[in-house]
Amino acid sequence: MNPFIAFLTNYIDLTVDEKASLENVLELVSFKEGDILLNEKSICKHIIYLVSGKARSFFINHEGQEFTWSFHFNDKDSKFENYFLIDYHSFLSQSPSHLTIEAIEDVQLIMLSYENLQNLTAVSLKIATLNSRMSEIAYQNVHNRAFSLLTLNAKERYNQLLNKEPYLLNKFKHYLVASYLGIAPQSLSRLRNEIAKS
Amino acid sequence: MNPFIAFLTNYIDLTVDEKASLENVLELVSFKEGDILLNEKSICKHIIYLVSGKARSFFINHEGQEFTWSFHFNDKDSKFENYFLIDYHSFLSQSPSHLTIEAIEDVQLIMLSYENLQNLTAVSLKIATLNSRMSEIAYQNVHNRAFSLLTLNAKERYNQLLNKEPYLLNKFKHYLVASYLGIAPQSLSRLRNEIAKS
DNA sequence: GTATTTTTTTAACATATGTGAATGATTCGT
DNA sequence: ACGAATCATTCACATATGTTAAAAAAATAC
Repeated sequence: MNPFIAFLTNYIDLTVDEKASLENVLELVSFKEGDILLNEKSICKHIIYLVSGKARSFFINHEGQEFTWSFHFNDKDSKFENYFLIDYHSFLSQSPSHLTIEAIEDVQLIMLSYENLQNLTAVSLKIATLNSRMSEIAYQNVHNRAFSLLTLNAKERYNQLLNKEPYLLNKFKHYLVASYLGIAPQSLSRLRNEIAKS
Repeated sequence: MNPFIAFLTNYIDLTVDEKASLENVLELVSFKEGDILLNEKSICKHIIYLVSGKARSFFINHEGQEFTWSFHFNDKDSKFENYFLIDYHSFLSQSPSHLTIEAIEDVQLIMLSYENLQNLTAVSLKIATLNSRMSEIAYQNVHNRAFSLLTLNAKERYNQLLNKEPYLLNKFKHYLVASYLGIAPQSLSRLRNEIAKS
């Protein structure tokens, strides 16, 4: 079965018809390491499910510095958000993206366009529910991220990462993890050293 | 007219019927300065429109320290989000709130319950659209906040506040604004001093 | 209007995090 | 397997922000 549809059936029971409607509009595509999958300021027109490979999304500040927003991979450690390459802000309002998304390795992707999703939600209540559930999860993630950044210092954020998603340190370059935490790579190194000692 | 309905008509044209349905389910309530309008860990069951007075929502970290999440007031400076006392995360998923909301002054409020909103969106496409537009704006706000916290230092965040919502410094205690920026009140004072000089 | 309380500012010092440069370690290409 | 490039770590030092205490200013209560 289409891996995206298989993934969705973990969350809702889809009828044969619903699966068929979905299958009709899903596009399987591949990109190479280093390819940009979404450009800042362009409109995010698809929900992209990651089948294989690795990717990340990031913000660029006024100095051109990059800050990783989220990591994407598909394995036993993946959480919901790790599967989806999307700027929800841009997708939901079909307005220019603030995020850039790039392939860190060669990736295989399954794309579902905004239009097709709109059509499907109009027809299937279950898909509409799934859609709003995805928005909720997206909201919850960005909310948690803002909470951490507002209320925790660098060491606390690193400890939180060790608790919640320690595998990121094995899967992704440390300088990317540092930019995810909002700190310099040298600071991450220092924190790791301090915590290893204690 | 009901002030909440009047507010909504700035965004969409409501029919007489739609206005009447809304009016039927809106509740006008008052609270005193210091009252808690939403408790952390309780479920946010209403969209609350602020008619008059001031309020704020805040996070509490593990040390009991409070961090202002948003300010609420109703005047010419108000942006969309300033009118609504709500934890969208909790409201959308009807799960326990991470935010606390308190009245900073006596407030008059208009409440629309989750259930009633669900019923109305089922009947009126326009109200459904408005509802999703509100979620989008909420998402955009939290997204922007996370972006600022991740990519800007304290001085840059303060300058951003000076550009986008300088009136907050007149309307709210500076120590609350400092906790909104994620810094100590003394640091805000120092930044103000530095920037006044330059 | 004065006293009291609360808030803001200032200053000195402590701590956390950034920066630049050097070194080691790892990965990559051939 | 080797050399080159990239990445991670370490260190010394710079800067930003936190903390404590005190003073000044503003708001509030009587």
